[in-house]
Amino acid sequence: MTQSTPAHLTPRKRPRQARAKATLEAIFQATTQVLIAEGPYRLTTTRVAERAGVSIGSMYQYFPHKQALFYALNENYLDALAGRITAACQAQSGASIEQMVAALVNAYWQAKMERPEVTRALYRSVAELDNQALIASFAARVDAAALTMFASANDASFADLTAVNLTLIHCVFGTVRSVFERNLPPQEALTIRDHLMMMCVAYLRSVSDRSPVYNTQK
Amino acid sequence: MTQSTPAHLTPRKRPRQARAKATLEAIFQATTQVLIAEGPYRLTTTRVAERAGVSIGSMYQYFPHKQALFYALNENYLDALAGRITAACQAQSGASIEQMVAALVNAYWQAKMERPEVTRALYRSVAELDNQALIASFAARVDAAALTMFASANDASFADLTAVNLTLIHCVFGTVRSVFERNLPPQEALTIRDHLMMMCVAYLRSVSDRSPVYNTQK
DNA sequence: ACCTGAACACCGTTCAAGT
DNA sequence: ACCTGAACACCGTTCAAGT
Repeated sequence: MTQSTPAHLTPRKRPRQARAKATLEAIFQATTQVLIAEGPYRLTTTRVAERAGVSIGSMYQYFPHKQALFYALNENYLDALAGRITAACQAQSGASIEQMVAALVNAYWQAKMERPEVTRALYRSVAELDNQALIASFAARVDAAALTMFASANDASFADLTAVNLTLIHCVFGTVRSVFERNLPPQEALTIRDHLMMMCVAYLRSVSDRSPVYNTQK
Repeated sequence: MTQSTPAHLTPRKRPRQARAKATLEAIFQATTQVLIAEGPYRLTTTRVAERAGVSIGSMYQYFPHKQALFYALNENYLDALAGRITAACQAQSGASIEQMVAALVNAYWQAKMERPEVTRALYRSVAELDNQALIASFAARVDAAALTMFASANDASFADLTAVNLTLIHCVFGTVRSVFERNLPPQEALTIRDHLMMMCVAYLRSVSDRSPVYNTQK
């Protein structure tokens, strides 16, 4: 998962002793805490070290610079997120496209909405980084899981599955993020979520080989 | 357009004399240049002032802090973008939903892809800010323009136009941004763009009151 | 192997002095 | 009304000294 991480963002070394592991864990936790409590703007190495109860020098033994710390934090987060989405996809093997779409949307939606401040703060902290590798590795895992899922649909099949899958993934994730960032009143947001599902289903039906009744091609 | 800007991000004062206007313009241009040439990480007040040929003190007469400068820059950008999209929408009054969707997707796509480094750099510079007001004001303009456009469609009409419009807007903008950020090979990106259009059309047909042939409701 | 914290370079921001 | 730039507080990062 971390193969293509840019060299300058790689951790300096891995902890070997127990106390080192504790140090690293404390640093990660402190970073999240400072991020939530004080915001991305006040997230300084000094404050993180202080909150973690370690010296500033300790931090720099593991991370070559501040950015690498944020990078690692986001990597952890995206790894967990990809795991959840992959699991949701696997659970829908052989189901209908409607069920699949609902599962995919809900998995991502829930993950983002569970702790909105964390989502927002993490996102801010990584936006200024070179996050291409993070995105690519997350996307690769999710792409694969969704592809397998949709290939197993019991009520549709697709000639150009790869393109269909890519479109759907970007649509679901892009739309959910867009709604999330706009911070709409909950009821309105939920309406869009439901419409998003309808939209995905309408699309999948329109490009499916089966059920020509729903084929909207002119 | 700037009514709801948070007080702490408001410019300190407006230029009244000609030389002051020139100073402000130089600062904006220098900011963009430094952003592109050196990246968001090296975008410092010192460098901007140096490149603009003004003293650091001059900058602080107009902006209470660095963030306010970035905020203003993004405001300008989003204002222009909203203008382009609004124009594209107006040009499609009375057209088919297919034409409308294509116009909307293309307008946003082109704006983002024209100068990708600028798009990316600007986005990074604003991510760490409190950008809710920026998003809200941009969204309000685009929402209104798209709503008017879709209400005039010659081949569809919608009972819940507001929800349909919101969904479509978020889907188009979210998906395009998602694709943009992933940095896919151009050919693949274009395929998704075309599928995105198909998706939007399939959705609009499925929720339209007219053309029951395309209604996919069970 | 891991931790410490004084020291240094640089950045954001101010403000008294100028025109 | 507008501009200047030395001065200050704070931040990121290093490194010699420790256990």
